[in-house]
Amino acid sequence: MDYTNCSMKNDFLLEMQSRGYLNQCTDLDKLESICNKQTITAYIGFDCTAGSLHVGSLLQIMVLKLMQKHGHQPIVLLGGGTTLIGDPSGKDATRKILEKKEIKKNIKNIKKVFNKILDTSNKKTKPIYVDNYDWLAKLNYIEFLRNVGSHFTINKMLTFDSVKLRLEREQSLSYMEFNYMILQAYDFYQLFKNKKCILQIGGSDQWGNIVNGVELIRRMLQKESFGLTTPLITLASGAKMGKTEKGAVWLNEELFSSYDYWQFWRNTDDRDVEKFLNYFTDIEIEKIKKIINAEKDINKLKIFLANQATKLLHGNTASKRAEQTAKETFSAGGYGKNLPEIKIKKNVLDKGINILDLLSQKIIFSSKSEARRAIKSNAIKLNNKVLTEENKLVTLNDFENKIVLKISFGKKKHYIVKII
RNA sequence: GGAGGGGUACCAAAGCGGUCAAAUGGGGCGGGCUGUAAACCCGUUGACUUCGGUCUUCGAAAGUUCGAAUCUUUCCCCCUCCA
Repeated sequence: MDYTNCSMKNDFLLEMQSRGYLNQCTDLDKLESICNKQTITAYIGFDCTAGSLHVGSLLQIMVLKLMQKHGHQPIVLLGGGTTLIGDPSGKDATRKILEKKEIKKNIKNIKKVFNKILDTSNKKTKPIYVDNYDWLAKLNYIEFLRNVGSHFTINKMLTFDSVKLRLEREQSLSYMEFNYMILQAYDFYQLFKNKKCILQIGGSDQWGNIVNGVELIRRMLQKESFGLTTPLITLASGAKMGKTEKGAVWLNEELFSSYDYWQFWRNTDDRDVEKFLNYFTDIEIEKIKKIINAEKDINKLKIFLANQATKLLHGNTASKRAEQTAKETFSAGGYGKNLPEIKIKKNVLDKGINILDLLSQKIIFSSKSEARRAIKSNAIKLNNKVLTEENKLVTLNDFENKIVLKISFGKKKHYIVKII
């Protein structure tokens, strides 16, 4: 379904559409007429497999933020229960099964990000957090099979992509995972019943799971609910979004620094800049258009994007600091204080430390071989000078003014050696 | 339960007694070109090294052999077909 050209009268849905958040909806017209009359409650579920969400989930969070802007109530469902099972959607193999304790910790960390991006001050729209462990863990198997399981046919379940693709690829799918979609459907039922939540939103890979929830609600309560998906973000390069030279782009600062986050956006492909401004900033669409028309230097736009996106997650100060660090490091060839640090003890430095030992402290390289390879291919610079000597002994004399030593790996990765 | 096929590095996939740290492709990383972009070209991609080498790796363990990813045995896992 393509909604790019339909005429929308509701502000919320109109902005959803013009920002490109809209992919599929179970009944857009009806949803629109409801939104015109009242504010609604909608939920998005998040997986808690990792200690942080990554940018792949950012679009969903932006949708929740947009709901708030238009006065709607977002529910953030943290899947403490379903994470124990593992969503088979889009995966070829069973995920590693986490322990409850670990999931609990993950939830705590993931929540932090929502509290940063979403508006928590407005009483009417501040996010409601729910954990499906609270109701899923209490289920009685027999009762559940009778009340809920009876509404699903295996025939139909087998046709959903999450199941079908696994089977087609001849990858095994455990009975446990097979049940995932039922549990997610039941989540929606619970929220519909107890929180008046009439809409579930998710990524396009969640369509099947969402539709199941809508159907379950219809069958069990004879009530109408809605499902809506956001599009899969495709990069101009065809790659999956969210990969950098430093690995996944996590939203939690402990895992991915605000400086790296800023760099991630700064390095956006030319062709994706406008799309990302629409997706990942809260600037009014019209204003974005104006800015793009006025600014012909694509690199300035990328800096703008990086500032906005970083501000949204890490705050204005962090964003400014990252920009400043980038400027000092790249434009001026100097260094910024926000660069990652490699700590070294003063007395070690007095004796001198072999460059390989300095480089292979897990921060830059995890082995001496890697460090050696990098030196061999002229990839290491000390204070902007290419390092050719593999066994160089680093002492205080290598520090500029005996204070600063910047180590660069490649063009983009810079580190500051800090004496402690 | 029966018959057959298979498990090789980040992924896919060759190798089927020595020349194998393991072809090839993808991905990753680096260099060149540039704009911290894309495209393209080149290099690199187990660890340690005094750069001579050394050590660990081909599902797991044991064995045959001067020598095993390659042969044998047992075990574990996956797939297909039959019941």
